[in-house]
Amino acid sequence: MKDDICDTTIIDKKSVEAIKKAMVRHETAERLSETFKALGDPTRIRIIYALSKKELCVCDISATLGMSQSAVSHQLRILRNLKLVKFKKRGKSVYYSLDDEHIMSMFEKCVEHVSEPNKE
Amino acid sequence: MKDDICDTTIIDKKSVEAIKKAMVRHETAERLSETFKALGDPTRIRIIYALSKKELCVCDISATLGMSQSAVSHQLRILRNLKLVKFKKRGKSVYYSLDDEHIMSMFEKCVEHVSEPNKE
DNA sequence: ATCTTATATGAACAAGTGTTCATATGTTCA
DNA sequence: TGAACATATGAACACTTGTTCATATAAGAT
Repeated sequence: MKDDICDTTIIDKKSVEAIKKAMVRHETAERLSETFKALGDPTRIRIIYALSKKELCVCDISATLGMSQSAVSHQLRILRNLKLVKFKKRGKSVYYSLDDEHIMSMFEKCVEHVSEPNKE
Repeated sequence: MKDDICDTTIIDKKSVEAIKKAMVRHETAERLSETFKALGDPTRIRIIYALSKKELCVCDISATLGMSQSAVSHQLRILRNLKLVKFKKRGKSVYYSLDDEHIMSMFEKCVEHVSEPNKE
């Protein structure tokens, strides 16, 4: 009944044991959640969306979103750290683009999910 | 140069105007980011993963994760609100399962992304 | 009815987040 | 070299988030 730290009642012991064994590692869950978290902000969603249309420099992203260069730059760092966007320098400017095709796939799946007819 | 609230320099005016017009609505960005945010926590990732294996009641989720029933219940509410999980009552228990196939697609795309060989 | 079990929820608090402001870094051009 | 420009970053602050604890709700069992 209490073969772990937690003293919760277990109803389907067999399933619990099986799933516990197959469970995703804490470290992996952390890594995945960080990536989702990076997409979990409206400003960053709008940046991702803009970059899905075209590679853009920081000041043009700012102009597109109508936000300060500083705010955008801070957000770009987060996206950069999670490898959601990549960048290359060209003169004084830094051009950002989406890192790989998984990002847009996730984005599209999410759009499909929130567009489900039975969702309010 | 300043045809909006923001006084940022614009380098590629044509692209900025075009993308601004095509830009995702604030409301939509908010909705999408909320869904991603719901997946942006290791505990909720582990709940989603467990439920991808099998429909489970709350106490079995608690036991599987080794977390308190209260903590799990609070997290389930968030997943419920975003329609990421659905539930049905059976006796005293409430059984949770994934709401639709988009969730696992997003999950899998995310796994692919973080597993890219060029990511550290 | 009363007791136990399963789940949900409100309050509280530490920890984390996103923006602004000021400033630093780095590049181009005169 | 120095001025102007494009971007990055540190500090600060209001706001949000995830857990714990205590308790409420609700269903089955005695």
